[in-house]
Amino acid sequence: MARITIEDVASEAGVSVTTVSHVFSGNRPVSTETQIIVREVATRLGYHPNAIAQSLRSQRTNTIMIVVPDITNSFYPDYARSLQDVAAEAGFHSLLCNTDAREAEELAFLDEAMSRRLDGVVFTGFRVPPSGLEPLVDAGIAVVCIGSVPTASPLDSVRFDDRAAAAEATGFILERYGHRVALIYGDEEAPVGRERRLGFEQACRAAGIPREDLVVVLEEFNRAGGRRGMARLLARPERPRAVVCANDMIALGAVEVARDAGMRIPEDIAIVGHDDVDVATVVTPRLTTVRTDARRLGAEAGALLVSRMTGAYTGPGRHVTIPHELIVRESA
Amino acid sequence: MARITIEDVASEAGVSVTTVSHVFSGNRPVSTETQIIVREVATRLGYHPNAIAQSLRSQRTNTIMIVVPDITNSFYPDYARSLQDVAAEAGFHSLLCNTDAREAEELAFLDEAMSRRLDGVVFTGFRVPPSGLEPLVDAGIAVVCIGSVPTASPLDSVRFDDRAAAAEATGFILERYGHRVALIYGDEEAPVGRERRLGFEQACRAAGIPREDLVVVLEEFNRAGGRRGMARLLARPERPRAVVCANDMIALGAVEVARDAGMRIPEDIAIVGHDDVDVATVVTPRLTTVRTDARRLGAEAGALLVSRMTGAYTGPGRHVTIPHELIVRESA
DNA sequence: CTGTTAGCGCCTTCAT
DNA sequence: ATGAAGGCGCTAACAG
Repeated sequence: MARITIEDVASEAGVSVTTVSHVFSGNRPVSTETQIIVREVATRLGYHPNAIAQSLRSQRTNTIMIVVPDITNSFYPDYARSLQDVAAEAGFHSLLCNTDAREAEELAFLDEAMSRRLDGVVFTGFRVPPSGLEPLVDAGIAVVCIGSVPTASPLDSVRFDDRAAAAEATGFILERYGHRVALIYGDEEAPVGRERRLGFEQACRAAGIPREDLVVVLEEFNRAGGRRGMARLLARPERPRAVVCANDMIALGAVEVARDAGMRIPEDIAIVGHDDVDVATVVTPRLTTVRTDARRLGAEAGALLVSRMTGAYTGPGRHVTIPHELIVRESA
Repeated sequence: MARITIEDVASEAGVSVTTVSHVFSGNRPVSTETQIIVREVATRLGYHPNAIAQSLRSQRTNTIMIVVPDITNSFYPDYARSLQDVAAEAGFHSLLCNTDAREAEELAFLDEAMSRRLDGVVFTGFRVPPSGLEPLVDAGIAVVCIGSVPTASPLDSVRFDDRAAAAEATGFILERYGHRVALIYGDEEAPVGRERRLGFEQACRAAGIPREDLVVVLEEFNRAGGRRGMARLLARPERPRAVVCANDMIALGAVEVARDAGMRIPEDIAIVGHDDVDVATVVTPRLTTVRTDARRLGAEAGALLVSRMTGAYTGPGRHVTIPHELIVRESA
């Protein structure tokens, strides 16, 4: 139970703590002979360097935090994994944190990152705006914001052009299935939610659909939200001919309800999603959707973050927009 | 950039560091007046207690580690979330760690847990056996092992009876579709993989199928593995009438390939999965599967872990088996 | 190539 | 109700 310290190893090996420290860090040459003895003693005693003490002393934790709104939407595990790979490559561990898109959780994790003196944070905020990240930057933490930030922001950011993507999907639908379209989206306050709605409206406006004819229902960014949304749409006197869903989880739920109602997709009702998560090709019919590549998002964010943490880059905020792509499958 | 310390707050507020410390910890009465001043100064200066220093001193990190083999299998996010909820309730943060079922990663995370002096670990090991967790216990870390452990093990454990579950699923298939069955499983070395294969074989034996007639293909525990597995089965001279898949991800891939080959499910080929992940009801036909409740697994594991960490329980290892349930839907 | 020593920021006796 | 001071385990000057 008593933890073995560097001192125990040093005295048992008959050397100074400095030497033991350097055997492990490799920051200074140590004679091969001494190395062997120290390592032998360390394993025999079961010594594990105390990372807490190391961090306190060195001011580095070698750890980053990845904050996501919903770990059960497979977009985020995919994203997080590729981000972790990049971080691990550079020697950083990562904490994966789930906020459920709640402001309190988002703030708590940012606070946590400050308290633990983490080296970096990649933040997907649904409630806290980019400006909420600036205290971290002031504290010397590398920060990458997923989503749009003001052009002058000191923060690095990676985003998709969600508005354009939604407009593109909507335009496609409009052209193929006419003007009787509807939107199910998931979160009015979250940037993705808002942007995708704006994109939908923009495309409708461009097609000459009067504002008051717009059918838009607000639910949640998950399958249950999609079910409820589609149920609401089908309960309307005039059913839509096509439905744009603000993400694939919503689309999954929408497909489910439409099929259970005996409708054929896309013959009776067409459905388009966003993200192109893995399940998009599991459902029948396979989802037509806008791919926003999760892996690429993670990789880009990881690269920006690492370059900050290693000091390879120290300039003003860099802003990356990753291209999206409409993937036409069977649902529309 | 210069981090604010407790000392900065103390001097600015005109009190001792001791007092500031107690204002935040609440471990000792502090006059209301002083409290107000200290808190005001702290927020004004942007003081965040240094969790690293706190941990070094107090020997507690208030953090647990959740180790999973594959974060992209939605069973694990579901599990992890409910575990996190239990842990958070008790005031613990959690690190979610993904091993990709690689031994090196599993060992690295255990090492990491030791080094960071974490308070608890919940480990789902595909390579490292339960005995590999004992050093953590010796170091005073609370440990819960997901899966079977030797009865005399000091470790707490939570598991499903995977062998019985697979036998049950197989028995159901055998009775309904006759003896021409096959198994696609995902990992010979991992306990779940082995147990589910044994359960399959046990049920086949009980039905009087000779050992040499058993059709068993080994792939990976994911959708691609299911695709390859089904392709191999369909390439055989005598195609199976029914296929048991060692988890739902495999089943998803299997369904995909069977459908693409123009087969009707379950009329031409029946398919049964394991786990009952959320996607099991997305695919057409909806999967018949054995439910091993991920949320419940997380909740039970969390409860055991927390009781150890708080000292509410200090006895020998407790071993929980969670019941499974065959869910008959459309695929078999 | 190796050793001595001063903190990193905080909590916690002990003292008042 | 408040302070002073030691030490948690380690790294990085500084000193040979």
